[in-house]
Amino acid sequence: MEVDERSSGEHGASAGEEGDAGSGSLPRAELDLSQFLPYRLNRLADRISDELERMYAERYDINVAQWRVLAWLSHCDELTAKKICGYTNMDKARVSRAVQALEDRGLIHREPSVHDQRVHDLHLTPAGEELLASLVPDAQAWEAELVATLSVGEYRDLFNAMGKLERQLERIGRR
Amino acid sequence: MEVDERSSGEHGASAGEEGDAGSGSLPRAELDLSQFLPYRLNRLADRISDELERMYAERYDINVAQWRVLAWLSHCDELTAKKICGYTNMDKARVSRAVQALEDRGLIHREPSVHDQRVHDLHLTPAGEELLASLVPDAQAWEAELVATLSVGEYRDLFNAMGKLERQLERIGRR
DNA sequence: GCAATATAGTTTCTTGTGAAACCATTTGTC
DNA sequence: GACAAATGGTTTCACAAGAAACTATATTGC
Repeated sequence: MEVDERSSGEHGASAGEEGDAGSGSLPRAELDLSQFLPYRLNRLADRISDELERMYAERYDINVAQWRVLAWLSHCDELTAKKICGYTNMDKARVSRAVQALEDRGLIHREPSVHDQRVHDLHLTPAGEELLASLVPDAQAWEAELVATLSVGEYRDLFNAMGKLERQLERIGRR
Repeated sequence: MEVDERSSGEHGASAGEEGDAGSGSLPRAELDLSQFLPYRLNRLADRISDELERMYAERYDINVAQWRVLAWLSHCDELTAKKICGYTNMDKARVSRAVQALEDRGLIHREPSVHDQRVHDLHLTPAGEELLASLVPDAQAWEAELVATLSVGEYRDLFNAMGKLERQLERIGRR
C-alpha cells in the first residue's frame, strides 16, 4: 500500500493540512468537511436525488417515495406496505401516503390479503405498468449519463464500497 | 429477496430487456433498485446521516445544518452566510436559521461587516470552540469506525469516484 | 372463549425545509 | 444626488415527513 503523507487518521479523514502550524494559539479543533465521508456522501446523494426528483416530478408527476414503491412493485409484483418499508428504509407513514397517492391515480391496486385482513396486497395496474415502461428507461438513461465517467471497474468498486459501508453501519447501529 | 443476478448494461444497472413479444403482453419494465446507483447512494447517505444526526442531537443538541455551519467555521473562522450556502449546498433560509440558533446559544458571534452592512461576519465564540473541541473527535472517531472495513485504497477510490460523480453532475446539471 | 398483547396500516400533530415575498443596504446609471 | 437594479439576509407560507396516537385485525396465554 502506498504510504504517502496521509494525515493522522487511518484513512485520511482529518483536518487542517494548511500549514498554519505554530501560530501560538491553542490547537483548534478543526474538521475538513470536504474530506469527511458522511458530509461528502450526503451532499452527493442530495444533489443526485434533487436532479432525479425534478425529472420524476416534471415528466411523471410522482415524488421519490412513490417512485420507490413503483420500482419495487415492478420487481416483486406482490408486496405489502410493510415489506416496502423494510426494503426502502422509509417510514411507514410515508409509504402509506405514497401508496394512497398511487392508488388514487390508478397506478396500483390494493386489496386486503385473504389470510390477514390487516395486510394489503399491492400490485401494479396496467396503467402503472405503462408508466413504468416509460419511466424506467428514462431513469436508466439518466444513471448511465451520470456514471459515464466511471470505468466499469470503478463502478463495480463503488458498489462494493457502498456494500461494505452498509454492512458496517448495521454492525455499528446495533449497539 | 437476494438480488444477485448481475445483468447487462454498460455498468450493470439494468432492467427489462427487449424481447418484444408482439401484440398482447408488453415486456415488463423492471428496475433492480439494489443496482440503481441513485437509490443505493441515497439510502446509504440517509442511514449515515440518521446515525450521525442522532449523535449530534443526543450529545450536543445540534442539528445537521448547525453542525455544518460550525464545522465550516472551524475551518475558516471568518465567514458569511452566503459563503456557507455555497459550501454546503444548503438553502439560505436554512443557513439563516442555523446561524440564528447558534447565536442564541452563544456558540457563534455575528456582527455586521464594516464594509457592507448587509453582510454579517461570523466567527466562533470560545464556547463554540469548546463544543467543537469535543464534538470533532467524536465525529472523526465515528467515521473511522464506519470506514474501518475499507482498505486505504478502497477509501481513496471511493472519494475519487464521488468526485467524478460530482463533476459529472455539474456537467449534466447545466442543461 | 376472552382478555392481553402484538401487528399492519392510517391519521393527527409538530417540525424542518424550500420557495417566494420581503427588508435593508449597496451599487450602478443618469 | 436620486432613482433603479442587485445583493445579503430574514420572514412568511405551504408542504413533506417523522413521531406518536389511533383503528382494526390477529395472535397468544389462560
